[in-house]
Amino acid sequence: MSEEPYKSSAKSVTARALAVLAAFDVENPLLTLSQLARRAGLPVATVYRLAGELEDGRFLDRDSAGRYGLGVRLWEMGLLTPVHGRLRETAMPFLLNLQYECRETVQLAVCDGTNAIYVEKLTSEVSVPIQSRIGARIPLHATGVGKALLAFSPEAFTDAILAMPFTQYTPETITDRRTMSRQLAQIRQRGYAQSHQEYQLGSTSIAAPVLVDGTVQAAIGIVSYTLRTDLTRYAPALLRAADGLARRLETAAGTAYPSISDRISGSDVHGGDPMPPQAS
Amino acid sequence: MSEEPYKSSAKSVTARALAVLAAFDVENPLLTLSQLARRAGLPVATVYRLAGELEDGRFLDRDSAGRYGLGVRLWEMGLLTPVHGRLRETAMPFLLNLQYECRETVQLAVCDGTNAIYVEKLTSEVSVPIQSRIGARIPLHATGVGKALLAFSPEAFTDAILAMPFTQYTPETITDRRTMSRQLAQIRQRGYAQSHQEYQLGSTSIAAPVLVDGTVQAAIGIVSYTLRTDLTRYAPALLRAADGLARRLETAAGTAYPSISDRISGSDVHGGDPMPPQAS
DNA sequence: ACCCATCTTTTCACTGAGCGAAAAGAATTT
DNA sequence: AAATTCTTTTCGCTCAGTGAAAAGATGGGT
Repeated sequence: MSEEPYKSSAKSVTARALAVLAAFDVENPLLTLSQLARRAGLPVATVYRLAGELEDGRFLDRDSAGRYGLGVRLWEMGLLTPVHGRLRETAMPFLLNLQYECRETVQLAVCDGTNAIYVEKLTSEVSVPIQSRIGARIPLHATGVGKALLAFSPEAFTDAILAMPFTQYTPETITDRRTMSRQLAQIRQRGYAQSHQEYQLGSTSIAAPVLVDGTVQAAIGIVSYTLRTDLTRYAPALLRAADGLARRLETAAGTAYPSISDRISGSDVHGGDPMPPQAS
Repeated sequence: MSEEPYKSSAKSVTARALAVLAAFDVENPLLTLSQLARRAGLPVATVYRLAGELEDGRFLDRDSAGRYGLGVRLWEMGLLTPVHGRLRETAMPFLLNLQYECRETVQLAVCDGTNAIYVEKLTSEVSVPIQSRIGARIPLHATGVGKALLAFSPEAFTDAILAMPFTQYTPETITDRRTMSRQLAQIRQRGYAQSHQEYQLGSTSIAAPVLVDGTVQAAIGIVSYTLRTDLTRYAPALLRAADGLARRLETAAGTAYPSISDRISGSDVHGGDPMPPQAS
C-alpha cells in the first residue's frame, strides 16, 4: 500500500545497516523483506544480506511468517542505556510509591535535545487510552514535566529554547515567551510546575525536577483528568519522591553515566529524528 | 596455512559494527575509545570510524569526558521490540494492580531460547538489593516463572529442556528430571507454579502462565522472602492478573508480533551472559 | 487447474568503500 | 620535560560488499 517514509541516503555500510533498523517505528513494528527494503531505501538484495547479519546478532528477529521485527538484543541493549540502566532503575521504587499514594498516572521524563522524553509512565487503570508512549518525545513548553525540566535547566539552555517558536497544541498552550519566562521563575520559586490542558485538552499535570548536584537530571510528574482532583494536594508527595530520587542518584553517582542532553544540536523540536545532521 | 591465533578479521563490516555495540555490558556501560577497541577486538582506527558513525545515528552517545555509552536511539528501538511494545505495555496495568494488591515484588517473564528473561520487575521498596535485573536471563527449571513457562510449553520443547542437565543453584534446586516432570504435571493441574529457594536461598515465588490461544506467551510471578508470607494466598489475584493479560493479548492479536521463542537453537542454556545466580 | 503478481533467496563479476598501519595531535602522568 | 596513553587524521591497497538479474517460493484470483 502507501509505504514511503523518508529516504535515507545511506552511503556507508554501517549507515545502511542502521537504516535497516531505523525502518521500524511504532506503526510498523513488523515488516516483510520488501517493505523493509522499500522503507530503508535500499535494494532488496542488499537488505536481504544486511538483515541476515542483523538477525544473526539478534538485532532483528523474524516471526513464523518470515516478517522482520526488531530483535531482543536491541531491547537488551536499551536496558544498558543510561536512561534506563541508571535513571529508570533507581527511579522505579519512587515512582511506584508515588503512584501507590495518589493512584494517578505518574511519569518520569528527561531532556534530550530540545524535547523531553518519557522514560517511564505508570498507569494502573487497565482501560486508559494510550496517551503518550514511553519513549515519546514531547515539547518542553507545554507539559508539566517539560516546564519543570526547562525551569531548572542552565540559563543558556533555557534561553535557547525560549528563542524558538512554541508550537500551539491547544488554546491553553503558552506561546508567548514573556509569559513563559514569568512562569518559569514562579516554578523555580515554588519548586514544582503545573500545566493545565496546555498539551492535551482535558488533562492537567503537576511536576517536579530531580536536581542532582544542582542540575536537572529528570522530572517526575503526576497527570490526571482536568476535573478529577486538585493535583496540588499531591505536591508534597511529589516533591518527596523527586528529592528522594535525586539523593539516590547523587549517592550512586560513582558510576556516573553521561548526561543525555549536552547538545541542543541533535533532534529538532518534536517528531521523529531520522538521523541527526552530519558535517563532512 | 598457519594463521595468527585470535585474529578474527573474517568479519563483515556489519558484524564489526555490531561487535562495537556488543562491547558494552552491565559492568561496562561506559567505555573509552581504546577500551572499546580492546573489548571489540578491533583496531582502534577502525573502531574510531565505526563508533563515529554509530554516534551519528545516536546508537552511541558520548559523555562530557568523551567516553562512549549506548545511545538513546538504541533505547528507543528497544521500546519497539515485541517484548516491550506488545507484552510489557499491555501487561503493565495488570502488574501494577497485582503489586498494589499484594505489595510484594511482581515480575513478568518470557521464554527465549532455553532461558527465561525478566521483562519487568516491580519492587516498591526503595532499599532492596538488586536481585535480578530486567533483561536478566534465568533458568527455566529453578524459578517460579521459569517453571510456569516450562509447564505450559509445547511438549516437544519441554522434552528438549528436560533432556538437558539442570544446573544446581541451591540445595533446593530440582535436578532430577523425573521429579521435575511430576512437578510440571502438578503445575499444569493447579494452574500455577511455586518455587522455594530453588534459585536463590531465602526467596520463594509463585507464578502463573499467560496463555494466549493455548500457548504460553509469558508468565507473571510474585516473589518474596521465604518467611514473610504464604504466597499461595495471592494465587487468586495472580491468576486473575495472568488471565486478564492473556485475554487482553488475545484481543489485540490483530497486530500480531512474532513470538520470541520458536527456536531452541539460539542462546544456549544460560546464554552467553555472565549471570550471578546468588548476589554476593 | 492455470496464470500472474509479488514475494524471497541465490548467484556473480566489478569496483570503490572500508581497512588499518602509522604518524600526528591531545591529554595525563612521572 | 620526557614518557605514557589516549584520540584523531591521513592514505594507498585490496577485498568485502554491492546490486542487477535470474531462479525459486508463495499466493490468490478466475
